[in-house]
Amino acid sequence: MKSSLTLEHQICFQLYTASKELTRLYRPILAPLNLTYSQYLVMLVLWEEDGIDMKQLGDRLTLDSGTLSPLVKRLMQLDYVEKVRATDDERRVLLSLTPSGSALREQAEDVPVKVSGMLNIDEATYIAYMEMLIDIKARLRDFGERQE
Amino acid sequence: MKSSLTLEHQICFQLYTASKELTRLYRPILAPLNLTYSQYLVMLVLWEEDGIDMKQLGDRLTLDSGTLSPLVKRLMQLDYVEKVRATDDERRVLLSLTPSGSALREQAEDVPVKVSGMLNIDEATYIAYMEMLIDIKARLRDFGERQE
DNA sequence: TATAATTGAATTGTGCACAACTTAATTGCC
DNA sequence: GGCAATTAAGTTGTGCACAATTCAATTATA
Repeated sequence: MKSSLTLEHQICFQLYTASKELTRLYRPILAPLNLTYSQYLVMLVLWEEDGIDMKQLGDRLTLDSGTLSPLVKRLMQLDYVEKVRATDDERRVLLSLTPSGSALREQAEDVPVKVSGMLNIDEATYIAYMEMLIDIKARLRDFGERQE
Repeated sequence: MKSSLTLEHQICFQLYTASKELTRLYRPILAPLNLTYSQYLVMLVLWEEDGIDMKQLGDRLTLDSGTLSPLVKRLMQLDYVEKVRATDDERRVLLSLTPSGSALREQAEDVPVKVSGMLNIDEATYIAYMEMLIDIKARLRDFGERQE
């Protein structure tokens, strides 16, 4: 099995740089929406599932409260989201879209289109690549479960 | 082309989480070497190319001096690397391994082996995945060049 | 029903990533 | 040779990622 200590032969390095470079591509596209890449991911979840709590949001994005709390605070300063404490369980904090936050969705509709165009990739390849990434994550989780 | 605003259908999200989760896998493996993941990448380059300068190191890793300068400072505090100013061009700073930095290589030899084991992946798949990631980066660069 | 254990969110501290800027050395051009 | 443009490295400031801790609310259990 691949064990050479060369940078370019390590899948971790390829993943790491590919992720960084793709994120870099998003920056100019998201700038007009006043969103960073991570904030955009949070907004994606909220457009899908308005009223989600911090815990479930963190599960979706694989982020803990240490990352999400300040990030959501910034989205509140932008007047895109609001926090409401859940009545049934006072520990939970529910996030909901403000009118501006909802309205932003329309502007965001063509973000994926722009990105696809930049990647210049056909649908079949796109799906194949996606499945491969999902498979990598599945293997990582399998290992995690074997360890329990 | 894929344009639904759903989190899981976006290749950027899959890349982002796959990269984070793989990095997470490295953490416990690198902890005994007192290295973070990014520091490990720098060491990989140095084991390959001792005496490289900051600029070329940054090109290899796609990192700028704002990231590398403090990172290398920490590697110096760990006594793994040293800085020497180049004599031919006083702007350049060359990085070289200390004896402990060189010695660390042996301990690092089985890092890729451990990771492969955790991923539980056969060589053909590993290579296919790697090529996919390289292809994504190539497409991103193609776009960058079209823009110039 | 007390109280121990667990859970959700926030805070603190460390390190990475990057934009914008500064400084000093080198190169290009007249 | 003199001066502008470029280049390498570092600094400052912002935001993300995560470990560790705190605090309050809830749940489990003796």
